[in-house]
Amino acid sequence: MKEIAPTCKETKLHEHLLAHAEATLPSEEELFSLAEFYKIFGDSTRIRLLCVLRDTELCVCDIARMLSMTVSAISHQLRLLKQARLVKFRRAGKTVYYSLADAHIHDILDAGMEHIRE
Amino acid sequence: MKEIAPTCKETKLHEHLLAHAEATLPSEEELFSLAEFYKIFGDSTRIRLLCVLRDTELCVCDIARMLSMTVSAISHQLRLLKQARLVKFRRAGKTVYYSLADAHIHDILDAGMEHIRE
DNA sequence: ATAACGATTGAACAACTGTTCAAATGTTGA
DNA sequence: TCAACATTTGAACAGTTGTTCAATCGTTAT
Repeated sequence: MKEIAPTCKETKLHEHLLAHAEATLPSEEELFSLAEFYKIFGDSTRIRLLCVLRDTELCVCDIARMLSMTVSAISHQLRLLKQARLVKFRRAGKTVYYSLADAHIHDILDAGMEHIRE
Repeated sequence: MKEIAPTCKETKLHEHLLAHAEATLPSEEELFSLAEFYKIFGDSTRIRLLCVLRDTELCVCDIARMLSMTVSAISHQLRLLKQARLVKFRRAGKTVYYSLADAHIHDILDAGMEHIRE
């Protein structure tokens, strides 16, 4: 028999706490999306990428140079950021320029940075 | 020769953009910490855990039951959350009660949820 | 057309992460 | 002291993730 869903003897005493937690818990789908969203920020390369794009647009080539990484690695990461709608891009001839998708991303970066620095 | 640090022909034209990005980029150390911080939120189990603790304290046993997971798995995750100072705990006899470390964590969860729901 | 260049893609590999299982710790009450 | 309970811990395994390498795509200029 699995250990899943054990019941400590005190559970009866916690019933009101459990009921409240259960009632206010977001849906499984929302919780999953939330984790997926944060996952994007949880990587040094992607964070550096987002910060480099903080208030300028740059081409893939220049980003790679700034972060001392291959164009390929950067392109792979940009794809993830694109899928998560954190960056947008425009093509100008052979060159593709990336920038942050919207001002909201700035806020999230700032909030995290603030928490780190305290 | 590695492909690292390539130089596209347009680099000269981007010099002011590059200079600005370089100047405003946080330190490598800060960027790393920032990624580590977000990494904690980037997992379904931990997000669910934090949300369950949103405004009540709960014992390990009850958390495991609510999330339909083993006590062991929950305990491992609580250790990570503890290390990241996202949760605090108090012992009462055999039982250990966990809760969110401070109000700041609420804000971060709310901000993320808001972004998801738009 | 073709060559050159910037960017993208897919497969493969190594490194990392989360869960499980078994064993151990700490606390309480008999 | 011993048994029972809540929790913690370490090792191992499977699944995921990030980078590399090679090949390809798309655009421009010759």
